[in-house]
Amino acid sequence: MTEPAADPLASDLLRGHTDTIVLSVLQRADRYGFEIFKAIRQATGGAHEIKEATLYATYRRLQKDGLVESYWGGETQGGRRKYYHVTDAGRAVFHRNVAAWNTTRDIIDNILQIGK
Amino acid sequence: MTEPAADPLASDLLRGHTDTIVLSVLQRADRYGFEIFKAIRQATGGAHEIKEATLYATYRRLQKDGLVESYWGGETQGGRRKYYHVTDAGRAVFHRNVAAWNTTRDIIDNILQIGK
DNA sequence: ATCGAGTACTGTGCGTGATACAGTACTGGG
DNA sequence: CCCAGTACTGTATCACGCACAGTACTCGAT
Repeated sequence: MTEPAADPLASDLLRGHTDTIVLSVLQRADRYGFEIFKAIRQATGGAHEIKEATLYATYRRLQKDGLVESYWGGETQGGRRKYYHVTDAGRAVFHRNVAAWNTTRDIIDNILQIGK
Repeated sequence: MTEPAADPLASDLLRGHTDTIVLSVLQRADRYGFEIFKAIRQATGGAHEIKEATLYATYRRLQKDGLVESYWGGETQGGRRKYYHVTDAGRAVFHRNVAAWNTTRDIIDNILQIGK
């Protein structure tokens, strides 16, 4: 790539949303770690990546909290792939987090309008 | 109030937005610290507070970075009041942060839609 | 054949921001 | 007279995201 392109998505703005984002990606189907990484990178139009280190730490945390389960899957190329599957608890947390996000978004939108 | 009411606005969701929120509140007029605190608490409908300690730390950071200036004002009741005033640099950062927020919000909204 | 780039995962250590907790000082109402 | 509210300050802690580093495999180009 030619440019890092003045990343508008600062790390701290992502903070706290990473779990929800990962759970969201896993909602439709099981996916392996690197796939989730690529899916998120693509969803931002390549404008931003959540760093691998961040994501793999997130997977560990989600698993520790029982929100996802993992299993080794058939590797076609490259390294072995560890797949993640959302548990019922994970689904519940996801829905709660989405609700929290909606609330937060509206509140911030509302406050920022004051300064206009 | 009777209830802490299962705070849906977790600290980490606010993370990184505090500076912008404070700058926003200061956009219209100079305000003193505790006033900003109350303004934010009210803007969230009392559902959430950004903690005093967090805000005062934010004021210090903003001042250190030259985004706000402070001066002691006439105290009518309670303790002395330190007023904050946005600098031109602060205004510039505020506008950039609002733009960043809009981008971030849309990206997160977009990703979370995947899991629907 | 071998070298680098891409795929795929793991681990350590650091910086930053939000908070808990604690403390100072003044004022007005019960 | 004391407590609650107003108003500000400081210290220590914790979690998250990231930089950086490393392992291991595969495929295409040289």
